[in-house]
Amino acid sequence: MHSTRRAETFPANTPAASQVFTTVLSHGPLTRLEAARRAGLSPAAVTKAVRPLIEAGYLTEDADAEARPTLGRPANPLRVNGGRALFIGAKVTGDEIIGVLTDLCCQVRISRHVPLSAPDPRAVLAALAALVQDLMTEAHGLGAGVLGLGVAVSGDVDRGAGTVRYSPFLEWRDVPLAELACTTTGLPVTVDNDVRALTVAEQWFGAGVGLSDFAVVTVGAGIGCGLVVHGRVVAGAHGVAGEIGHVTVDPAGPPCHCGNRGCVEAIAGDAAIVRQVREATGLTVADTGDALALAHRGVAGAREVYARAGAAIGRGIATVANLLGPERVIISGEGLAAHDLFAEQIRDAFGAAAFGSAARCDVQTRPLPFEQWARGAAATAIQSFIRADEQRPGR
Amino acid sequence: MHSTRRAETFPANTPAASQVFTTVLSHGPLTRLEAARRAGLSPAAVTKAVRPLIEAGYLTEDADAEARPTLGRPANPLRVNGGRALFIGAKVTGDEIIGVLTDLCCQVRISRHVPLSAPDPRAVLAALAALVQDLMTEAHGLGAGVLGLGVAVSGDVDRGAGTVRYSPFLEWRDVPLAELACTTTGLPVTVDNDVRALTVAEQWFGAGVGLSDFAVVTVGAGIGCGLVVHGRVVAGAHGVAGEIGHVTVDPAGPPCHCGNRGCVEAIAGDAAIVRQVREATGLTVADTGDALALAHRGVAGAREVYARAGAAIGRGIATVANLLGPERVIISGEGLAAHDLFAEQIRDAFGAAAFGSAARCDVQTRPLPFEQWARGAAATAIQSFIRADEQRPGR
DNA sequence: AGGATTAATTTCCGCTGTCAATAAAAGAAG
DNA sequence: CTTCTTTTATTGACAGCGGAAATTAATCCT
Repeated sequence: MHSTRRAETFPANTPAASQVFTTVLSHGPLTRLEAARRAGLSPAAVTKAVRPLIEAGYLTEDADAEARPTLGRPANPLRVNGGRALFIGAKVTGDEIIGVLTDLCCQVRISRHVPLSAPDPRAVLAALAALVQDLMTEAHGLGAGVLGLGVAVSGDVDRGAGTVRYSPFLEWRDVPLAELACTTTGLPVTVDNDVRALTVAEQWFGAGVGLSDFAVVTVGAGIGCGLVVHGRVVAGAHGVAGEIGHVTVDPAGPPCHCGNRGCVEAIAGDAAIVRQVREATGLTVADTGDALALAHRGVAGAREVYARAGAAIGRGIATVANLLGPERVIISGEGLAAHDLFAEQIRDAFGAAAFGSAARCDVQTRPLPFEQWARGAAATAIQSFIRADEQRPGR
Repeated sequence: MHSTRRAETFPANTPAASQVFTTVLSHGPLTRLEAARRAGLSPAAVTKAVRPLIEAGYLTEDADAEARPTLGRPANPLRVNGGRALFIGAKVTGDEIIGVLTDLCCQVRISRHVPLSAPDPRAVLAALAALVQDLMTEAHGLGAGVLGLGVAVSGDVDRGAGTVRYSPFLEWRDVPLAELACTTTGLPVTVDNDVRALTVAEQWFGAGVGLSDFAVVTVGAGIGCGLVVHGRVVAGAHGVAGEIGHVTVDPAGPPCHCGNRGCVEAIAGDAAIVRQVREATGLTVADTGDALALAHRGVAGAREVYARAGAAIGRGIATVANLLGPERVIISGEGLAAHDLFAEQIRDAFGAAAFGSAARCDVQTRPLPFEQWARGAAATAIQSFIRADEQRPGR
C-alpha cells in the first residue's frame, strides 16, 4: 500500500481490536459475548477494544428490537457501520477498467465502466484517474469519505511493494502502480492480483467466511485460482500461485499459448471454447455468446465442447483438492454463464479424480457479475485500511 | 499427542522462549544478538527466555575459541545441547517397523528394523513396544532420558487426536494409535502421516530450514508430497493433503489402483515401474532392484520406463509449483536410487510445465536412506515436546 | 417490589516484551 | 599498565495488553 498524504487511519491500535472488528465485519451483527467467543478473547477485551471503534463511528450497537430472548438483559449487537467509509475498487483488463464504489462492508454502491484505448500504463493511469474522480464526486452525495483505492490486475503482482511485476495480458513489466496511482489520486492504494483480490472478498464477505482453507476457481478468459491456506491468502514465494489454468489434464489435448498441451485453459478458457465450437460445428462463432447460443440451441458438437470443458475444470479442481484438502472450492467467473452446460461434468470429473477424503470437499458454483472483480479490489483496499500498521507474522 | 504419566516438560513457558529455542535448533549456533534478530525479538527478551533453558540443560553456551572477531566482547554462541534428551521415531510399513533413537537435535544415534508378521494394530503395537523397549535400554548408555515417541504411518492421520483415521496400506480405520502406544510404552506419543513427518524433519533440520513455503516430494512405492505454506505444514481440512501421487499426468496412461488413469503413481511408483519394465523387456522383473539393474545395464526398454517416470514426476512437481509457488521442492525417497536415470527428465518436464515465475522454484534432489522416515517421526515427537502447551492459532 | 437471568463493564492484576542504561570482555592505544 | 574503544550481554524500570472476578445494567417473571 502506498500513500503520500496523511490519510484517515483506523483506530484499531491493538491486535485484539483488529481481530474483533474483522470478526464483526465477516460474521454480521454479534453481541459482545459472541464476538469474544469467536475471536477467542475475553468479554472484557471486547468491551475495551470496541469502545474507540464505536466512538469513531466504525461500529454501531443497535438493540435489535425483534428476535430477543425472553429472559435477561437484552444484548446490544455490534455491527459495522458500512456508511462510515467508502472505498473504490478497480479491475484493469485489456480493454476497459471496471470501477466500483463500495462502503466499508464492501457493498457496491455505484459501478462504472471506462473503455481503454490502449493498455499501456500511461493510458490506464489516465483512465483510472478519471474513474476515481468520477466516483469520488458521486461519493460526496453519500456523506462519507473515500479512504482507499484497490486496483486488481492479472499476472504477477507484488502487493507489498505495490508493483505489477509482470502482466502478460497488459504487457506490463515492473510498473510501480500503487505509487503512480497514489500520486494521481491522492488515495492510499493497494494493488493486488485479480484472483487473489476476489479471494479476499470471498474470505471476508463471501462463501469463504469462517473457513481457514478454501479455494476460489475462476472460469472465463483464463482459468484462475485463489487459495487460502491456514487462514491466509497464498501469494507464493515468487508472487505467483494458483496457476490452475496451466495444470495439464490431457497431454494429447490442444496446444496452449503457454507452450504445453492440454492445459485446463486450453480446453475450458473462453478462446479455447470458441475455437473448439467453431471446429466442431463448422459454423461462424465470434465469441462465447455465439458458442453458448449454439450449445443452448442443442447443437451436439457445441454441447460436447462444454462437456469436455467441464470435465477439464473438474479435474483441475480435483488436483487442487488432492494437494491442499480445502474445505470448500468456490467456482466463479463469467464462464459460469455456461453453468447449466457443464456443472454436472465438473462434479463428475471432480468426484472421479478426487482421492479419498479430498472428495469430501464442498464444491460450490457461484455465478458472479463481472463487477465483482472490481469489488474484490475494493476488498483489498478495505483490508489494507483495517490492517494499516499490522505486520505479517513471518516465520 | 497423548501421555498418561507426568512426563518431563520443556521449560519454554513463553512464546518468545519457544521461538528462540526453535530458531537456535534450526539455525545452528547463534549469538544472542543474532538469535534476537532472527526471531524478531529484542536482545533482552532473548536473554530472559534463554536463562531457564540453559539452567535446564537444553541450551549451552560455548565461547567458540576459533573464528572470533578482532574487536569487542566475544560472543557466546547458543547451541542446543543435543545430548540432553532422546526421542524415538518409528515408521510403520506393511511388513516392518523402522525405529530410530535420536537426540534433541534429531541426530540419529541408533536405528533398528523389526519385521512385522501382519499389519493389524495388535501385532504392530506389540512390535512397537518391543522396539521401544530395545531402544530405551540402549538409551540408558547415553545418559539421557527418552522424552517422546513419534510414530509415522501412511494415510489419513489426525495428529491432534492421535488417531489413524484410514490407512489403505495397513488397512486400518480409526485406530487411536497415540493412546494405545502411550499405554504400552508410557511415553508421550505423537502420531502423524509419514510424509508430513518427513516434511517436519526437513523444515526444522533439513533443506527446508528458514523457508516459509516449500514442498517435499517422495518417490518410492507411492508418490507423496508434504507441503509447507506460510511456515506451517499443510494438513488439509479433512486431514489429507499432498496427494500428488494421483495427479493425472496422462488420461490415456496406465490405469491406477485409485480408479483413474495416468496418475503420477501409476507411471512412476515402484509397482508401476516394475510392471512397465517387465512389459517393455519381456524379462523377469521381480522388484525395483531388477528394474534398476536392467536400466543400468543399458536395456533400452527399461531406460525408457525410467525416463517416462521422470517426466511424470517433473510434471507433478510443476503442478505443485504452479499452484503454490514454493521457494523450493525437495525430491526424496527410496525411488531416488534411480536418480541418475531420470533426474534430467524431471528437470526438463518441470521446466516445460512450470509457468512463469513458478519456474524459479529451486528443485533439489536429496537421496535419503530409508531410516529417514523414522527420523521424521522423531522430529514430530521433538516438535510436540517443545510445543507441549502451545495452541494453534486457528482463524 | 424482589428475584432470576443474561449482558456488559469495571477494576485490579499478572505477565510479556521493550527501552535505555549498564556491565562485561576483550583488543588497541597511549 | 592503564584507559579507550568496540561489541556483546544483562539489568531494572516500565508500559500495555488481555484475563479473572466482582459489579452494574437491563429486562422478564412471580
